[in-house]
Amino acid sequence: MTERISEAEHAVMEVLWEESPLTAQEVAERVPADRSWSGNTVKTLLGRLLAKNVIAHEEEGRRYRYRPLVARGDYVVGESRKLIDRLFGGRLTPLVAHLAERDAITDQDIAEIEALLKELKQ
Amino acid sequence: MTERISEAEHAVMEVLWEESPLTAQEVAERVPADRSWSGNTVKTLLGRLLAKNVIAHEEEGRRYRYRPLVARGDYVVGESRKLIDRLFGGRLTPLVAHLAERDAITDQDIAEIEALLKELKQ
DNA sequence: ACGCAGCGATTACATGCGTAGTCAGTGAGG
DNA sequence: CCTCACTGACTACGCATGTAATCGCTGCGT
Repeated sequence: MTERISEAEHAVMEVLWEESPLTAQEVAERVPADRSWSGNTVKTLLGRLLAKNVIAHEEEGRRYRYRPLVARGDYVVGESRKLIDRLFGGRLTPLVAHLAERDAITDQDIAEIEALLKELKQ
Repeated sequence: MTERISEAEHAVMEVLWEESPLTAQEVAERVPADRSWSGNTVKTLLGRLLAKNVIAHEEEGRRYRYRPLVARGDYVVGESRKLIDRLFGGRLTPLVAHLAERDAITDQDIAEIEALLKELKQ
């Protein structure tokens, strides 16, 4: 039932996942500089995230402090699953294969994933 | 420079990647039944994909036949890259790790990916 | 010769999103 | 006390998207 998080909203979530609870102003300060958002834009996004029930706010004197309600891990796994289902019939191997074929997976990637898989087998 | 392909547009692309060139009607027939689209909806989507320059049409008597201009492989790699950049700092390993941790990668997946990686190393 | 069925093109419309301005309340400073 | 700065809430607005109806053309059947 967790509502869809848009691209811009996701940037705000990343800030809150990194550190929370934060005030709206603190969030605005921490948003990556390349999106040069006005403070109002950040407040709008916080409002929409509240409406979507993916963050909560607790009163703190004059203002609110915002904090995520969904774990980053849940979100990223959900998004990854959606992509893998949509593009690769739900199978992980073709994803790796496509990237490998076109995108030059590094030797380091290979080593890391092999180590990871070895661990999983035990 | 390839324009963004939306979710609904992607469903149309999948049909054309599977088989092409096709007429609008043929595309409509092949679109998965769970999205019960009117023929008009499919035609609108084909028009938008044309405008985005990701498909082309060639006249065939009364009608057009549509055919993809971008390869499926290019598209899926692009989308995968975008997700991995956005959620995992561009590294493939954390994706695999997250899925493994939460989503029970199957033994078969592990075997397949190991085989794939072994091949890549040679 | 004429009307109709089929086709692409154009138009429509509600919703979501990105981005931001404005409003109303309230606590702090003079 | 009164004003002002700050904060959250509300409003705005243009563009993308999902979904579809309507329009104009033209060849086929009669």
